[in-house]
Amino acid sequence: MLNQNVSNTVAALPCTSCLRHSACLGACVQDAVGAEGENACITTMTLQRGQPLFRAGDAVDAVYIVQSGALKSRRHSYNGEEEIVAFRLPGDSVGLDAIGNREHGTEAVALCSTRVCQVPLTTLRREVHASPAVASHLLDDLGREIGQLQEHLRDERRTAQVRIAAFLLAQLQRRRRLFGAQIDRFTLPMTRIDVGRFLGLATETVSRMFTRLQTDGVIACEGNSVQVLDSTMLARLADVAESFQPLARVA
Amino acid sequence: MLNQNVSNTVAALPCTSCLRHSACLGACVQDAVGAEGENACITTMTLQRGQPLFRAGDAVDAVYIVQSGALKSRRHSYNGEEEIVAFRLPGDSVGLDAIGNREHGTEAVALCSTRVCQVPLTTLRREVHASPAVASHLLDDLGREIGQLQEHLRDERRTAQVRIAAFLLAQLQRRRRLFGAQIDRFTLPMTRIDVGRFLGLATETVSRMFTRLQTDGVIACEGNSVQVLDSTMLARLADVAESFQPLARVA
DNA sequence: ACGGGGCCTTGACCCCGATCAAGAACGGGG
DNA sequence: CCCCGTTCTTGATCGGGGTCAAGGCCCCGT
Repeated sequence: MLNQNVSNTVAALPCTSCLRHSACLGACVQDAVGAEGENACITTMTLQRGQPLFRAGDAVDAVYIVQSGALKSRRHSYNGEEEIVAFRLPGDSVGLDAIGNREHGTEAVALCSTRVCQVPLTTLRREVHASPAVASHLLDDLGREIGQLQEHLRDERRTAQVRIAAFLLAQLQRRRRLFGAQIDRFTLPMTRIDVGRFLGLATETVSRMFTRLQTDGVIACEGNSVQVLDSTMLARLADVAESFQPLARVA
Repeated sequence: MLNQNVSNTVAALPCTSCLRHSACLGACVQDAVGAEGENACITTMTLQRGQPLFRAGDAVDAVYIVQSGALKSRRHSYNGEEEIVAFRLPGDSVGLDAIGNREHGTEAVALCSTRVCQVPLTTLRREVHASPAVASHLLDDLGREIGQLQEHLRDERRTAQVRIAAFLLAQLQRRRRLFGAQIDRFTLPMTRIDVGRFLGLATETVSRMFTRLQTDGVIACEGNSVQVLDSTMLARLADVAESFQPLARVA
């Protein structure tokens, strides 16, 4: 039961040496501030599994970018259950959804050992005016956030199997974008419980769908390690909808 | 079957005389551009019921603000069904969800005779740099958009009755903010079909929930005109969840 | 090695809401 | 005025997935 609010601030590597430099809002801000040899505005922090980056109700004073690891953005539903709004993987911005608010409405929690870069909001605000590149990058990230939510909303109306398939496919594609073209094996940083709370499914249903995909030979998994055996089939299950051949394929 | 793409451009009233001046992104931009006596940058348009403001795939070249009437922002789900992402009422921005993209991912269609103000994107982009007020207002609107989507996502996991109750309550509160404190009667600009496609429910279910709320004495309605008889009860139904006493109240 | 607490899986049951079907009410156009 | 398409309502049926229950697994701390 990790619950400490502490987070270790460590020396930041210069943004220019970061692998994700070109797609990172923070690096963009850093460039705008000016190359003073090192990171004038960006702090790096490491979180342990279960450790919050910020909590609901905290003042909004910074935006974060995931460098490695993973987080979940969550809130509490009316009946007190955890409800996961998004998973944040390397390159993602965290905390943007609170822009325009004074307090965070969601909280971000590390799913595993995770390193994030922190960009102070004052700096971001200032550079939005000073630099068209920063403004454009910020709008892009906000647009992506909105797009993700709309996509998520669309998912909510599909069957459990389709949702799981789409989820796994998205994870796969994400890894490919991050690590290379033809990865077919990856580790899910989140539990089945988390997946359920993200997709709006009971844990048992998530589990059942995983087993079904395995018996159908679409994936193989061992714990949180997933291998996609038949990505074509996975894509078909995720997209076509209305292809409810539960287990038996039509002969 | 209205399907014309034409929209009538009419002379704009000066923003300063608009009732929603203070809360309007467009007015904010107009103020920043400078009071040249009239609206240098803002165009007003009137749409008829069924007429699109823009279509999915259209180039993103402006943001709109609803002056009167109502629209729906929609997209197509994978199986081709209409899926409603948001309803836009007076004061709402339309098209912001495409910021950061080159093409609209959703399309906006008028639900009734509707007047909107158009703010060209080039102007908006320029003023974001020039004016802190505009930048701040834009971020606020984007934050609101994100907040709405997150809220919508939360709704999707509740029972039909709760969703309908929450929807009606939101509509009521919205009218009160627009028109005055103690309104209890309003007209829904959208059909039951639209409500269903917004909430992810079958039309029949929407209809049944409306009847249930009526027989329970929570609302009275006649066509699209809704009167809230017991707003306390409505709020209770919308919030508390887990209060599934389908029809029979516990004695 | 042992105990305990998460996490995962599988089975059985049942309820909410989708779907199918049919009719009523409404509204606009000829 | 009637006709016809759309919307709304109500009933009947069925199945996807939530819920409850039980057991196995894994990891961690002692």
